[in-house]
Amino acid sequence: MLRQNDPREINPQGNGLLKGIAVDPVIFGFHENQLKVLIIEHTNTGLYALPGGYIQENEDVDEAAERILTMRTGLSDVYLEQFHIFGKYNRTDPEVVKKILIGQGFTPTDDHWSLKRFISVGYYALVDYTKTRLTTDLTTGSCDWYDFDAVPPLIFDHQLIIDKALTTLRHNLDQMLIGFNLLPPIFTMVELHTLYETVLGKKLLPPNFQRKMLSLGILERIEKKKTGKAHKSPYLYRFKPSE
Amino acid sequence: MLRQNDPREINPQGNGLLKGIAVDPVIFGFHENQLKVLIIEHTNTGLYALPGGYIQENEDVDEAAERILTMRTGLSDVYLEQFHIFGKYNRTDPEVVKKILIGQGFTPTDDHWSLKRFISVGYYALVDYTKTRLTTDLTTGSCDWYDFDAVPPLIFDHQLIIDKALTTLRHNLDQMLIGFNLLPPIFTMVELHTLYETVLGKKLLPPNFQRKMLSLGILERIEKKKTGKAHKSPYLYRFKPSE
DNA sequence: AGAATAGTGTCTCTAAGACATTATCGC
DNA sequence: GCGATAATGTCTTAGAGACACTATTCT
Repeated sequence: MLRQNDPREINPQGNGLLKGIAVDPVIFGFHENQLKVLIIEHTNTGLYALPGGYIQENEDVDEAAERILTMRTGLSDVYLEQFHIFGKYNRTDPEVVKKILIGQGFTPTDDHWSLKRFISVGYYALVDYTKTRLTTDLTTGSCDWYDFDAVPPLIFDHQLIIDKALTTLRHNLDQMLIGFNLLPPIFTMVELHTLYETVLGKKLLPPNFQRKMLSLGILERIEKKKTGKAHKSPYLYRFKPSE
Repeated sequence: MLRQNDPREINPQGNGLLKGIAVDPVIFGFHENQLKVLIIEHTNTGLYALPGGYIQENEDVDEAAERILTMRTGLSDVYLEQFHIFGKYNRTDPEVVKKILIGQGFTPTDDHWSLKRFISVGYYALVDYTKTRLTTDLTTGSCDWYDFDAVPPLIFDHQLIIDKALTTLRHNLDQMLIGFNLLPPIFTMVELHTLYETVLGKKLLPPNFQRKMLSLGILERIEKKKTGKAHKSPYLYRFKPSE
């Protein structure tokens, strides 16, 4: 279990961190025909949240998002995109933050920096569910996948952030461009198909879906086939190596 | 000339303002077949920039963007959308900020809040050029429209912000949905047509363009015609009142 | 009438949707 | 061969693009 990477743990005073702004990545996975979201529980609180984090003073915001994503999942070089900032002046609740800090064994004064107004930069990431190595730390009681439609109640506006992320994801999926990032490097057309159906929430006719996907010219068919089942085995596909 | 609305002018200490985060709206207009951008000059510096501003502690980020837009243009209820945040840790330059403050007659200490790292929330607005009443203040030497392809060199990454805003605008225009916001309430199909051609930077065949626009079902033809010229006068259109 | 610009009709071609058909695998 | 699933073929329809044509206004 990794522990040293979360700045809050070793740094409750927030030294070297930007105040008033946080990064909240919505990390999507796909497994057993279900869209999954990564949710953490703050230690000893029963409070669930997005696996967010702060930005270091000498670090780009994008770098902070990558760092947090890598710290939580063990993955790098994944699809990660900033999609919106959430800036309502009263979107956070000092009482809730206080509970979180107390759960971490830290008793904040009323003027503690993390009790003040916070703006959140929303990112969404698409990761290969089978490759993730979820990591908790002292501030995190649990870090787990939840079915998209069965996430527990979340603090602040985190549910809104997830919903907005899904809207953006759907919009981008409609362009048929980025769905592959949620699958292992090698996959079948049916897997890709069910992924799209699940995320978009509607049926797509298999012949048309395949035609569309192949016409994009970014898939490569691998001439090996699956084994085992009592029916025709599907082709395997992967991303075309490069441009 | 309005003066009292820019918090920097009456508040160089930044009391009541969020530190480390600013709003930079890219305000687009359209006039004489040219896409225009609103650019300010910081007083006594020769430094050009987007007409940005700060966020008040008790104000949503979106409200701050609206306030700044209204303050500069006199307009409210215009198309205004957050499109990206710019978070490179070294995107601003303390020396440049110092020049700006000195130009305002204020000599900052080296630890002045506005010399530190700043994150910018990028918005873009589409306004009716003919309706704007541009407003300067004590911190602003000028506030003027520039042809999109002839803006002067800008401070920081403001040119990047403009370019990214135009990319987003083009993408949205391709969906054929939001171009009307750049025109007066009543316009001809040709005006709409040249607007799209100019912004998208490509030719569109008039019959197809008209067919597409009318098929959207959001335009209403007003059965009055223009006067004067020695040729057929065009129909006038406006947005359909509501849904 | 004729110049100039506005607006319409229509042909072609491509792409999407629906559905029928063929192919392959293991029993 | 048979059941099950994968993959392909093709018919229909909708829309984009190109271009020819008609309409209107004023000189």
